[in-house]
Amino acid sequence: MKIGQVAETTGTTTKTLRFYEAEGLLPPAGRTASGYRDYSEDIVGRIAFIHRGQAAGLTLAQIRQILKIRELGQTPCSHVRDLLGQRLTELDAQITELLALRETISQLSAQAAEPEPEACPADEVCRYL
Amino acid sequence: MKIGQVAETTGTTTKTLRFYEAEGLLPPAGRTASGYRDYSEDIVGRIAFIHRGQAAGLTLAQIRQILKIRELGQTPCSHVRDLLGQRLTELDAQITELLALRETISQLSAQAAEPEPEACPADEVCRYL
DNA sequence: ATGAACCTTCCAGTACAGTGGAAGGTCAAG
DNA sequence: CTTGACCTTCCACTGTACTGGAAGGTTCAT
Repeated sequence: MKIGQVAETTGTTTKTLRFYEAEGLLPPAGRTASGYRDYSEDIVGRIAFIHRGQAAGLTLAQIRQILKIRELGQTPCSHVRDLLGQRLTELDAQITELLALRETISQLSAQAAEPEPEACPADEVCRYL
Repeated sequence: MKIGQVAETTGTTTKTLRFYEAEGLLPPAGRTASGYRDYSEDIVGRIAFIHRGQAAGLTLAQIRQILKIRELGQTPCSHVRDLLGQRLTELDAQITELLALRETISQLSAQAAEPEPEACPADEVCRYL
């Protein structure tokens, strides 16, 4: 399989595949006599795993960690459990923050909707903020 | 007022103030004979405005837009209304997305909590993802 | 007069996940 | 034999909001 085909079947780009390889997320690809990358079929599963990790909100650095552990022949289970738990905590914090922000903006927006455009004081930048 | 004092009263750093000036968020400061920045008192209000804009989740680019409109002598009211409305829409989308992600992670996490560490198949990277 | 504490400019780097483009090599079809 | 589609490397850039540090000038107290 050459790189364009892998890109197509996995829904990425050749650029991204080379980037992943350079970043250590994919093993160095085999090469043809002329230097073209020559992938075996199982690269597809690995890329799919990366995508699932991303869909779970993990960073490429975290995904790389999991992959490295697996490469060392160990089962990354407990590490993954930790990462998922951590991610859950982060998500909750993030959601709470966004909801608070939504409240703030919502109120500002409601004030800004009142039709008194002339009331803007000249010495302030904007009475809505 | 010199830069250190402005930084202190506004809760920023001198670095940030110079950065804001370079980015066009603050007008070029006056200078003393020896080249030190010499601010008038009203800079404090302007910086506070920038902070309120940030607290509302606006980017520096958006805040700069509002400031520019105001500098042209116009009232930026309708623009601010648009920005706030837009921001509200974005926030809602973002919150929805995060809640969905939370659901996904929550399920994965629950699966990963089950005590079957040996069940990990050797040919997959991790059965939890 | 000297040392600390301030100020100046400019360049470079941070994190994140890629993307863009130049310069050149390779492969298959017509 | 040449054209077009593909592949290679390498370097630089995107956006966001700063931050770090070097090299040098100024101000003030002792």
